[in-house]
Amino acid sequence: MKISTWNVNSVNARLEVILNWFREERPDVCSLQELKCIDEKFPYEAFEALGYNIAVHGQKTYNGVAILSKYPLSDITKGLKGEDEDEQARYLEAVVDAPHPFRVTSIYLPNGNPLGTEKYSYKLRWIERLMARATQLLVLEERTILSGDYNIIPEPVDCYNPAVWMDDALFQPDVRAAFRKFKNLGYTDAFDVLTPADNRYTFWDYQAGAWQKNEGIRIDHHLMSPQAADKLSAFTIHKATRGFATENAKASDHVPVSVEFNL
DNA sequence: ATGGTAGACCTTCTA
Repeated sequence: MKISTWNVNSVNARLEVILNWFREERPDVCSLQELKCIDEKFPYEAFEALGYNIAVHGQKTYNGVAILSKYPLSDITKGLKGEDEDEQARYLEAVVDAPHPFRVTSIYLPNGNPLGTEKYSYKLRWIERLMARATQLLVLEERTILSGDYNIIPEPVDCYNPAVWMDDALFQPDVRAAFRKFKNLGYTDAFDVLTPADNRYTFWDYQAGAWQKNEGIRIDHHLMSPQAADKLSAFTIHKATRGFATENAKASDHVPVSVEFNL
């Protein structure tokens, strides 16, 4: 059972390279972030043709998350509780009805830049709302994988030059502490169990030749409940996709990250 | 010297 997460930075602008990757890797389940479209403009047919069931929580221009699954999806939840006026589409959760069912998410945690603004306080509030949901889910004792773009650099080693990120919302002490708290609650970062030897970055900025210089950061994560962590068999960062482009579509600034389970 | 890239889409915002 292969479960992937990928911030695609516009599902429609990126469709050709996304489909190429899906045909190559054939994930059983894949969470997508930054769709940048409303539900009606999601390219359902293209993914249905590859055999996927689809749940979408879209938004015009910004954000937007989806879950694609070769198995039926049930118990679909859009958005996090705790802030009624929040209209940003950043959270989607569903149960994958496989022979051994499990629960997955598509998380697009707020970026939070610049510091000292409402954007940063929104990020902190959003983390607390996610923490509340994560705590509820642990009680269920299910196989749960909290997958997505967390916009959190967990440790100094997870960015090419920590000094550059000191004043960035992705690398603040309280944000990093929150990521540790998810782990202290009982979730396991798949990266920590099967750390790749060659590369740990999941994002390379479009600007300043970051990809060419390998100046990346690790911000896309799979946090597993104990019941899921027990079954983990593989962890892969699909680094090469950062360099893949076609005539019609450029690469996303994020690459897919996959976990596999013996289910 | 305050640059650079990408996407949605109306003019600037977000990342």
